Amino acid sequence: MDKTYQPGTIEQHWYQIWEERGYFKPQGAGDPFCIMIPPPNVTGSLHMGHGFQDAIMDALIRLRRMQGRNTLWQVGTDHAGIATQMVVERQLEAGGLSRHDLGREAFIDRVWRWKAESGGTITRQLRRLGASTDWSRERFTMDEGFSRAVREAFVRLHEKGLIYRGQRLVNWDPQLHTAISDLEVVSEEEAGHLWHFRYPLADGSGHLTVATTRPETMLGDTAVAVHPEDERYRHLVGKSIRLPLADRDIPVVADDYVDPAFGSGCVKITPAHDFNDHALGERHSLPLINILDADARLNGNVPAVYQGLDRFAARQRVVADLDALGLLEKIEDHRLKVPRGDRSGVVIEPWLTEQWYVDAKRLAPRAIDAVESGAIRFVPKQYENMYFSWMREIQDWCISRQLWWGHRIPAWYDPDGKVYVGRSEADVRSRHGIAASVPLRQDEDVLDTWFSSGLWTFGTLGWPEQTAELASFHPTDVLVTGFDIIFFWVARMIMLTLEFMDEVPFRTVYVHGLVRDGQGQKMSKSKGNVLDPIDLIDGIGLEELVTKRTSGLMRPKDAEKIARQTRKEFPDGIAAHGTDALRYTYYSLASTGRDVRFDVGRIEGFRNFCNKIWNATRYVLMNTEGEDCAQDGHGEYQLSRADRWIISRLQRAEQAVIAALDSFRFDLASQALYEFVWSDYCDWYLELSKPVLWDETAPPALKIGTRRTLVRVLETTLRLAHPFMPFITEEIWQRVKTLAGKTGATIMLEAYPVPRTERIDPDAEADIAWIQQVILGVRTIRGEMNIAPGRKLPLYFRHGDAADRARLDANRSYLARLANLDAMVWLEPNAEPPAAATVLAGAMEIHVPLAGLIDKGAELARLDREIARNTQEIQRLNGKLGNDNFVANAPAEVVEREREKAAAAADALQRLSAQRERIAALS
RNA sequence: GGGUGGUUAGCUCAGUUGGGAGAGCGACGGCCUUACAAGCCGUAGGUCACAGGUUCGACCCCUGUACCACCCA
Repeated sequence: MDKTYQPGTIEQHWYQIWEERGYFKPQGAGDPFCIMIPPPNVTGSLHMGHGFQDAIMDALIRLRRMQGRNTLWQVGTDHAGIATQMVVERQLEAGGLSRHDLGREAFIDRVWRWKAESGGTITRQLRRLGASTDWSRERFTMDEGFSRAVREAFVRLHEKGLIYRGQRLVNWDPQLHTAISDLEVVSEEEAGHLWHFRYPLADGSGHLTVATTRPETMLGDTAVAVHPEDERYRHLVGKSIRLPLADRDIPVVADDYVDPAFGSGCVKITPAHDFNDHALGERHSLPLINILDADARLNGNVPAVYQGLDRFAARQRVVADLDALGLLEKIEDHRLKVPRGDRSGVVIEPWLTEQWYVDAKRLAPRAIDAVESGAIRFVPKQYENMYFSWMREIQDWCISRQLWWGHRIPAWYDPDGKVYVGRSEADVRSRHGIAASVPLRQDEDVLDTWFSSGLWTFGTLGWPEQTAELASFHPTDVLVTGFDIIFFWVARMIMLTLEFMDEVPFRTVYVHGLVRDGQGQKMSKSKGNVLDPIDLIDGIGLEELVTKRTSGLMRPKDAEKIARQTRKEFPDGIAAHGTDALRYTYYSLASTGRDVRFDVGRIEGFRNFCNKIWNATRYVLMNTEGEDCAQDGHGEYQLSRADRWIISRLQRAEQAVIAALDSFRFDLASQALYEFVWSDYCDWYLELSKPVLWDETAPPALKIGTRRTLVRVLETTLRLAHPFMPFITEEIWQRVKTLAGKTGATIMLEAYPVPRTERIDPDAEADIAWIQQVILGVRTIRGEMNIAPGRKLPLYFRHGDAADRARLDANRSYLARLANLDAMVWLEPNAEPPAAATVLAGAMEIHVPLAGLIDKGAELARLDREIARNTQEIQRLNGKLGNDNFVANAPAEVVEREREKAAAAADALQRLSAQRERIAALS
């Protein structure tokens, strides 16, 4: 074996073997366990969030597979309507073309070509992460089978009246020319203005002042509203305003939507261009005047001079014109929430259009109940509140999009504009008896991508057919997702799945945090702080990284800053760390928080961890290959104290890891494993094995026992670690399996360790704890007295009890080796030890003779520190024990424990003080 | 404005029924000890955001405040 672990050489090798041999497929036996991958954008690439999420799913899947479950990790990709269409349109733009130049069919062909070209990226990357998804079942939301499910779902919902078509105000993206759902609008505070205009009363008796953030919409005003109890304006209610510029009369209405304290207390009402105004307009039966076209330019419903103006140009023009009329009272700076499309970034317009809607209000109650009843649980639980709060105020879901790329809405119109919904044009004709001679035109729109992904858990398993897969694997077990798509996806899956399957889509939703950079910033291309998981795995040079981060920016001027930032953060680029180290880093960060800060420093630590395992294996192999390790199952061996100890510790580690995994605490699981491997196995057990293996006089049975333990504990540890670090564990397992008496083909399909409580050995644990205490005491003295590690020391023990003496005699070889001692002398209780540096192990004193080794001043300083520590401890404990209330109220065992501690500290203090006097008295 | 989460060592974070504050990284000191310098050994470092309250006892429970983040309106 190489001296250092080289992940690059083994990872792809093993993945290919696993995939070729079909290990990722359901194994047929056992309780089904299924996870559906949240389908990534087919033309996208893997980002840190995917990496994190996929690592978690893979750990769960590998765990359950090893535990004997019939496991399916369903993989697939999403067609990502808007995102994909935008990418292809941008490509066309580069050639000076628009999608309209190509026409719908040619454009869609073009998108399919792009998908064929780039669609493999993300699945290749998933493989690099070690994801054990069943590739033979890979699905795409636009493939024929899934599309059929989408049409079927639409038709059935429509038949039940759960889908309807209606004219409503929608969020219109004037750049993308499509409606988008509430969730695709992001509102952030931006600097703006509040314009105060005078609106003259129609009877000439004066004016009132309205305040608005959107002057251009005044051309569509159909009322002015005041609060019904506002004394200032009560007398005006019912009167008319002569709307300037438009020269229309509009009423003054009273509505308690108006906040009298905001602005002037008078609000202009534009029902066709504002959601609140629209609702108010309905209450007061106000007319709607739509003044914008699809590009958000003013249309024919405004005076000719404004027609064709862009909304922002119109704003300036309206303000100027009102000012010229003397109607502009003032302009104030004002911060306001501006709605922008999450894809296009342009300001969204509330706009009146015909759209298709899902009646979410009728679907929501069952979906709420599923979580309330516990049929679905969220982990961590607090996310249920987020879910409930949204579901309880759910709005109807606009599912039509004015795009070309997506599932075309299965609705057809006859020449009279009458709409028919069906599975196909032929289906519509036959069901409604429409003659072939009557032309039918299919709806131009496509469905919201989330509509199709809402069918993901059962659509991928063959629905609407009643397939065997559907019967076995649905409902699925766990959904792993980020909290940012609970509304987009999780809630909708629950609603749609309950509707079509009459069962929940999954039993547990594990919600993880959002991956951010080391500074807590969201990773984004424009900030230039994105990390590509593959670069962390393979490494990347600085120049290549800079180029990657600065190319294709929305704002090219950011390039310089990003380059500078990158050079500063990664002066040497990024080293290769391997998949296992990256994955382990993810697990270590997967606690319950909402943010996951990815500190690049941590991945290095876990690469070192891989290396540690690698080298521990080298040691084990050196000592076991070609030797009798009882690999044939014979029983002619004897376990040492250390052997029993590490076996005992292993059981506890297994318990801790499994308990953590069962509660989705990957951070705790990874930490428990890390500590066991590094501290218990490597730091202590491997060292404890040396005195036995290197002692030519040791009984053969004892050596066999140690070799057996070395290799079997390692082998078990590899299985315990496999879900976290699949590659290195497989590589090593293949090398040690025979020595451990295993014959399986792959660690992937071996049994996950099961803790055996009967192997927990408190006696061995107490013994080794004692040894550790002695050794640590000697090391402390060495460290603080600057005694060279190579220098052998004699050791004197005093004041120990019979158990101490027995342990000393039983463990001399361990102590001699690990503390590098040349003599161990047991002193009778009243014997005088030589002048020495002293540490305590319980009541027992451990003395390292001073002779020529120890600096008196340093030892006095050290003793003083220990004395101070004990004095403080005694004070604290005596304070507690002197409190009658404590003694009276605290449980007896707690009081007793405190008494024992106080006595021990007092004893230690007395010994340390005596020792200090003796040292001080030395010349 | 309503809600949720957070505030623990220089940094990133654990701390599960209230009873001696932990890890990793970093820092400092010593070591090429025949698995590993991607390592080994040791040391230092914290009024657990702040103020009250409950309790014999609070990082933990309650109330309030400050700051940060996110969600909703």
